[in-house]
Amino acid sequence: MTATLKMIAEEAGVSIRTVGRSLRGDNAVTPEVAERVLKIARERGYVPNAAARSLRTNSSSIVGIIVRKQDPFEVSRRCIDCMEKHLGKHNLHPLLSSLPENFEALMKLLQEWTGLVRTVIFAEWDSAWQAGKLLHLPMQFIFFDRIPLNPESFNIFSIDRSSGVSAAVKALAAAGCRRIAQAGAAGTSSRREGFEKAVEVLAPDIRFFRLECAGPDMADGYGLGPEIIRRKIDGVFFDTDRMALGFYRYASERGIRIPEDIAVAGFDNDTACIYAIPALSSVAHPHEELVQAVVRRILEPGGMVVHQSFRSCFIARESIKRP
Amino acid sequence: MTATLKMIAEEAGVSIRTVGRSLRGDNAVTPEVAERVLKIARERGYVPNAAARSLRTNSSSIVGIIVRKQDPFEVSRRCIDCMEKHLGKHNLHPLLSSLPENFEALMKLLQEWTGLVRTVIFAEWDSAWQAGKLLHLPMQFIFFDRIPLNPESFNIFSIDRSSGVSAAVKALAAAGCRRIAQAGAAGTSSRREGFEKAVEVLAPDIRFFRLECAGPDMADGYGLGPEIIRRKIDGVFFDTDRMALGFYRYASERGIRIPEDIAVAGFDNDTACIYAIPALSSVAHPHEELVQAVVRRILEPGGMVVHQSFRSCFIARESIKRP
DNA sequence: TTGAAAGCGGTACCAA
DNA sequence: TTGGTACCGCTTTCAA
Repeated sequence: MTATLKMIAEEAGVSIRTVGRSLRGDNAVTPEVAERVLKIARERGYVPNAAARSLRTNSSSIVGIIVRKQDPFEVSRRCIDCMEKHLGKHNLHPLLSSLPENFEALMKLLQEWTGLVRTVIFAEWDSAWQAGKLLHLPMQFIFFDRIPLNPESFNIFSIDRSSGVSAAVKALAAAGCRRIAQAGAAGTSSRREGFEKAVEVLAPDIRFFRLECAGPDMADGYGLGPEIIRRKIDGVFFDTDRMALGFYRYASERGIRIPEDIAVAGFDNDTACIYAIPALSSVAHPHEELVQAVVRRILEPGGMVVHQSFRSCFIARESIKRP
Repeated sequence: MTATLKMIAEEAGVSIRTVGRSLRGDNAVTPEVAERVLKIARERGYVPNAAARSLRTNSSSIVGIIVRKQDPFEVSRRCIDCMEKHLGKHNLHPLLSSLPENFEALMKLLQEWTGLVRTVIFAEWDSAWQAGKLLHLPMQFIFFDRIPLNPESFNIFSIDRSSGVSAAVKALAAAGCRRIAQAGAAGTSSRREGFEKAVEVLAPDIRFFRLECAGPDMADGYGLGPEIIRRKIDGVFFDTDRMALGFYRYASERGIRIPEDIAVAGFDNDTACIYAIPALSSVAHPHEELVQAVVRRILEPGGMVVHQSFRSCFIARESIKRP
């Protein structure tokens, strides 16, 4: 039988109120009484019921995080780790869940959280959904590197991928590449934007290519191998590290040397970048800054809606020759 | 202002009880009344308060999972993904947190969860701690691949690492290796046990070695390179994939061919195993079976304490020649 | 078919 | 310094 304030009060022969005061060390209690109460509480193994407290105080220390379903990307998991670390510093507890199949299921999930969760962070979102319907739910919402249909109503913290991609392409050029390609699935527009931004400012004797494939995986990078060779590309930026590592395998099979024959850069800065031979240059996400800003916003939810963007950062490794 | 049953009852001019009945589709309500109530509830965006329900019904759909602090192991994160997937099937929501520094902090954390969380899964644990003190907390406890001091009081689901290691070593022998080593940090006894089990049954003309290093990381595997060469090892099992990939780098630098000169196997079946060239053979954890058993136990907590163990499984890839 | 009311376990106001 | 008590929102029993 779990101990409650009432049980302790009865056993100690005092009121509930006095028990409460004693437990929180309020000094408006006679020391002997407080001591007796504390002793009983300890013996009975009293722990306060968080549900009851949440109900009464209308507050909570739990932060829900919505992530991608069975997320295959290492980078997202690292990001969640980072989030947990920073929330923990402020005694906030993350409640993870994956984004449900449809909007109705999401609403059902959020209803399950009503009264338990103070903030919900969307680290995944379906851009077709009507986020406006969230607004009557009694919790704070934050979009984490995702943008809903009606952004003016929500706090949004996002990653500027373009800046890192731009830096990567410039590094390829600086390393002497003269036929540079960007390779990725159609629709990843922020990377494309960074690529084009770099193209504008680079020397006019460099030729640029855009290579498209079906997905973001190792097999897709591998599959682009023949086209990269055919077009005599000497520097290639892949939209994901996994694609880049897929190309590594192709290069290895054909005796193509990296970076001597072709310089390579990826995106996400997966752990595998360092394992790879040669170590893969990549663009890192600004997780720390992003998460810190989010946690600040959770602790101080008042005022206007906040929109903030954070720059990604290129990390040069062996896969690009030093200029 | 968040809608409550009371508000809806007042607006509809009926009692709280009737509102409750209407909302859950109880047919003991006059259709017109039910319709009026539902309309108001929809307009007001009513959602039930989970904290209040938990308090009243003394039940919850939230399962806490304690994981390693800033876990560097990909395999643990995959395991958590798997857990979330299976919990979700039964409308249970995982609440993740990392294992606090000390036992007092853990107790504080669990107190924060009292009344909100029905089960706590320890996917990380400090074996020196007195788990017995958990027993008076009003929740179910499950140890996930961890063993507390007083195992007789707790549900324990664990991984039999020994079987997979044994299979790996036998595969090395079958591929023609005659000087086989196990490499790892001191104290990883379950892997050692599997190694020794294989040694017992293998041909007497095979020589076995045990190589020790400081940690489980890439650098440790790399650092063992010289000793592996000096001892003329032709088949090596590393306690982690990361160590194996560290050795890959050493081999690449020295022109040592894998698997022609030395066959290699790892443990954990990280994603990097497939990226690696040649693809790294490894031992996979029995996540699915383990997690399914845990979820069954959460749904049916009654009866005696359960202890179950699940066999790990060796996956042969390019890093070991086919016999 | 409907409603009044008693809790679940804390918190906090007000009065003694 | 202490106690009585209302209340957070929901569930459920019992009576009307």
